[in-house]
Amino acid sequence: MKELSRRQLEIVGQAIELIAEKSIQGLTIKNLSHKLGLSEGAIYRHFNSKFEILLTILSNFLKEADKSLETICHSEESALKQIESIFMYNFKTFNKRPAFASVIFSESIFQNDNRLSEEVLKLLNKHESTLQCIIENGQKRGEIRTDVQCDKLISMIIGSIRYTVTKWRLTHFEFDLITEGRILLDSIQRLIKK
Amino acid sequence: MKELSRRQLEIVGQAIELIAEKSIQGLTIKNLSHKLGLSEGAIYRHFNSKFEILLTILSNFLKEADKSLETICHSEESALKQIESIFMYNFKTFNKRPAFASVIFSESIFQNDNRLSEEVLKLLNKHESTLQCIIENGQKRGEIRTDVQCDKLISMIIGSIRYTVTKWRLTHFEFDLITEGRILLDSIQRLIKK
DNA sequence: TATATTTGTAAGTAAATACTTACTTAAAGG
DNA sequence: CCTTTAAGTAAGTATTTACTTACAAATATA
Repeated sequence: MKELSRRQLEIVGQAIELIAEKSIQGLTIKNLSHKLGLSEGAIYRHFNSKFEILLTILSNFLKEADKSLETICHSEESALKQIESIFMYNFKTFNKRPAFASVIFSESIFQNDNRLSEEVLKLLNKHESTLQCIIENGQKRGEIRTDVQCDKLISMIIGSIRYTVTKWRLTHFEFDLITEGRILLDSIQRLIKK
Repeated sequence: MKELSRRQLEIVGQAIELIAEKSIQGLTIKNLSHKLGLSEGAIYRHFNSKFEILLTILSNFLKEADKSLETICHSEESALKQIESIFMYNFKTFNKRPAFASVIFSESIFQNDNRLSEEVLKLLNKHESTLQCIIENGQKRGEIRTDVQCDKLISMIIGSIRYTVTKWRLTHFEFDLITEGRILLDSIQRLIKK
């Protein structure tokens, strides 16, 4: 994963904006070149394929998420506080850059290119392993109830976050994601604490 | 919504199988005609467009789900039993016909044709209203805890079901959906009961 | 200043896609 | 038996797509 040139950053940035506007289907080389004010060929001076552009977007997002989750995991907060951080990290990120939601939630599009869906799977696995660590410690410390399997708590947490974001997208962002996210968090905390 | 002819049923059936094999991206008129042993033109004797085929699949699925949810909702079971029925209905349906999961979970593909994503939204709304009715009654009868907003319980339930199915798909069906679904159900019941 | 490298363009290509057209065959009905 | 209709085919069309090629201008480097 090399450093990106200025032009490459510009291309990736406009690609993200395009996805935000027209969804992943709208990301075509033609649309992208218009947005950049360049010819289609020019894009190929900076990326070998459209696939590379998408992979760059995904793996940058993944790297960023990795860092945030790592920080949360190694903080000395209580389990419930750590879970709060994960909730807020997700809702804030998607609220600020809805395009990422469009990419992350489009696994089905990558069915043919499963290198891309593997990246999405990596992201999910990172969330799972982080939550597992947090929850198991929380259970040991008596902060989280132990009468429910850890991995099912994880499915509930990730599932409810994803569903909230999905509905937000399907309803064309008509509710405030952060507000609803906070209420959801509060509910989950209430359910899982000991 | 007229009755479908024998040929139309065959086309829809093979379309579903195609999606199951190659995901929604694999549903092309060419692929479909090969699968049917017909020419591409022949398909257009029975459907005006590819869109109509997809809409038929979706609205049939929706009609079926509507009926099942209606039955569950009007049964005289306890709230927890009714929720169990919803869980099992979903997991059994997707387990038997993974293609439906492929269609239902591909909202992003329909961004241009939002008549299709509206059908998916209808399905979600039907689930939500059914669950709302069940949970509110359960709360009144003292079966379900009342210290958490009803709609957040709903997000958790639908979210965790969807996430479980998504992971099942992303991991190429490597775990048993019904088994994991039962454990998830048990966990949810434990969390939400009074 | 001369040369090499980077970055650009205009105009393609090839493949895929949904859909159409002109014509043929099979079946049904009076 | 003859006509009408339903159901099929082969060979298109038009458009979109990712990507390429041959060449030009700008920029850096010697």
